[in-house]
Amino acid sequence: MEPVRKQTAAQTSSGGRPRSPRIHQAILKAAVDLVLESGSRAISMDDIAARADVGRMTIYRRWCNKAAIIMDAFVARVDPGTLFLPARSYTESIRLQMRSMAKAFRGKDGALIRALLAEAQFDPRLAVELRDRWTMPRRKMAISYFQRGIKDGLLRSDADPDAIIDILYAPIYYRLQMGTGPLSDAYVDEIFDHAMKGLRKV
Amino acid sequence: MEPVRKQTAAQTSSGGRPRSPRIHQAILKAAVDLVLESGSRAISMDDIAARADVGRMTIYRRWCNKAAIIMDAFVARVDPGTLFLPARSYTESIRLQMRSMAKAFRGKDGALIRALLAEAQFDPRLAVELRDRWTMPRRKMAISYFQRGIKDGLLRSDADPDAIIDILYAPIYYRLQMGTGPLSDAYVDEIFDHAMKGLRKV
DNA sequence: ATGGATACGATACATCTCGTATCGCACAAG
DNA sequence: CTTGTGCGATACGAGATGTATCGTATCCAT
Repeated sequence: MEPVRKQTAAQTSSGGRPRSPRIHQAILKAAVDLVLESGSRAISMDDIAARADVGRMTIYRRWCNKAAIIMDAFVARVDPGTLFLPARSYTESIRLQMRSMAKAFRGKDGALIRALLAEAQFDPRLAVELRDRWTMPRRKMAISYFQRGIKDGLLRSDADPDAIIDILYAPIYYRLQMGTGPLSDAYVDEIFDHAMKGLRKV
Repeated sequence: MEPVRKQTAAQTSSGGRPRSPRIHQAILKAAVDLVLESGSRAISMDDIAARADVGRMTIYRRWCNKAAIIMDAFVARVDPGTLFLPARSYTESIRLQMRSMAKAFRGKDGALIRALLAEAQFDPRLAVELRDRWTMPRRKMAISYFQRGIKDGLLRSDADPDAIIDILYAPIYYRLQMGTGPLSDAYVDEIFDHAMKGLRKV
């Protein structure tokens, strides 16, 4: 299986003209702008090349398809910093993290992740990339955070961190894709509160 | 905005040769078979026409694109019967319904709904169709079921039926698309139990 | 039965997109 | 200055899309 992102030949071997980082950024910016304007399906490699004022071959030298460009652009946007910031309490920190993700999904990141998720359903290589570069890093951080909460007696001891993640975060993805309602803070709070308290009447 | 499914001209006006229902079914079957074999992106209208042993124009006369065919085929597959079957208890009936959906998603329906969900991210008309013909009918049934549970004091009175749906069912869609693990009955039970009991230690 | 209207299969066609190849020039390292 | 690669431009073939058209088939109304 060939890689989605192509090797920088000039960096691996010795001589030759190096690839321009300026062009790299121009392509990523052009791709993001066009996706937000017209949607990822409506645009072609030609469109991106024209907007970036770059030859089409220059793009194909670096990425194998549209989705790979969007993936790189998306990952470059996300803050690689801490996932859970300190708050009033352990659980409040979770709520704030959920709100922060919902806020990102309401903006440009939402349009990009929607395109990537959809495209990943058709392209197994992209699906792997999305898992490795977006989904799993965040799940790993969340798992360790939830494990601490279980250990400290703040979350139920019989809860599986993976299930906790899915219950809390899957609704955000669901609403992003289905559009059954706004991805508001009020919605996030509703999901968070009900998931914490439980749905069954005690 | 033009319709995704095209009007049966022979049925609206008077005379003329009627469209063959046999051909209709042949096209739907060919589309489903090919999607399951190769994936919806890999196949073309030509492929479907060839498999159904039908002229390409005959397909375009009825549907405007691939996704519209898959949509009709998918909706024709789903049982329009009752959503929640009686079980040992009110809440057990919810669990069984979740399991039944997960089972469907493990099979052919899973591949079809994945393709439709992905395609709907690019085609607003298809997104509306998917909402109207799949998502909303089931949400409406679930809402009325959950409202009864709230009224009967089996579910928390402060819970919003929409939020309940998302907490219980979004994880199933999430795992279907992300592939973070198997869509097993054990997983469904885990989501169901934790969502019912709540995540916070009491 | 007969004529009108439409479905159907087949074919052709223009258009678009993709991915590759190639040419000439630009640019950095040795 | 030579070598090796990046870069823009152009051409090319393959494949898909959506439309158009032709001759035949089939149903309905008269």
